[in-house]
Amino acid sequence: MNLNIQHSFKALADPTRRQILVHLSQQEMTIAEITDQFDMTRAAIKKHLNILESGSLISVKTNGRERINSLETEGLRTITDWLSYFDQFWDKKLSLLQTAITNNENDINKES
Amino acid sequence: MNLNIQHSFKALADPTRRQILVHLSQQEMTIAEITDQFDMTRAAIKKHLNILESGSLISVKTNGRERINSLETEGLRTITDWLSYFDQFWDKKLSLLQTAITNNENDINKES
DNA sequence: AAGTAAATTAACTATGAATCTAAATATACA
DNA sequence: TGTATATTTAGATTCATAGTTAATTTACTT
Repeated sequence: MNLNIQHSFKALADPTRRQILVHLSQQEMTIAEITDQFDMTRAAIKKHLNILESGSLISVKTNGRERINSLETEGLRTITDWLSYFDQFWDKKLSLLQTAITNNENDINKES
Repeated sequence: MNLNIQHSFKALADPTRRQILVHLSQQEMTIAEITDQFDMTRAAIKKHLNILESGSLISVKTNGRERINSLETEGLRTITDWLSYFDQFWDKKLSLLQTAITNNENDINKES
């Protein structure tokens, strides 16, 4: 179920799930802590977390009886990779920016 | 209905709609031409086009009895803007890249 | 004006998604 | 061992989505 572009896009298509990601970007959280931030049952949040996990947008580690959810960038990378195909169709100004990025990427590669 | 982030994310959540965007990136097309590329009725494609339009991912211009659909980058920009918030959580290498982008953005703004 | 071609809309069906309540698991600790 | 805490799962409900066929509008063509 790893790195499925469809799962990643589906996961981002719900506003609650996008908000969860924003919260997790601030700090990793248990499902109880996440649920506190929403007007929704824990069971509902759990389903959202499952969907986020299947989109490689979060990862979960077990600590005793708690499960700690944290942001996982792999899914975000999948999405931006897909989107990057369209960069060539953006406006001139952005095209310039993209060229600059590409050049800088080369520089960075040389450094490492 | 303009520039609704939710509509843009929803629109990208369907694989057929993402494929339509890829086709439109090659050339603008009528609904008939798009339909030829898929194993699906024109009515179904029309619904997808409506959803893409409401996500500002395509725009439509009328030419006689034809409607020409073409890629509209505004929705893509909305998505990448949202995603860019998470750039700070990616790995070091990418962080460096982001800094480079920001610097170049400033340069470009100075120029214009 | 009549006929044809392109596109849209309407009405329906089947499946999936988001939510709830309630029950079941699993771990911690007194 | 028993109870409290954290999480997960099951089942039901409601609404949304993706698709179909059939009917309707709009604009060319002869």
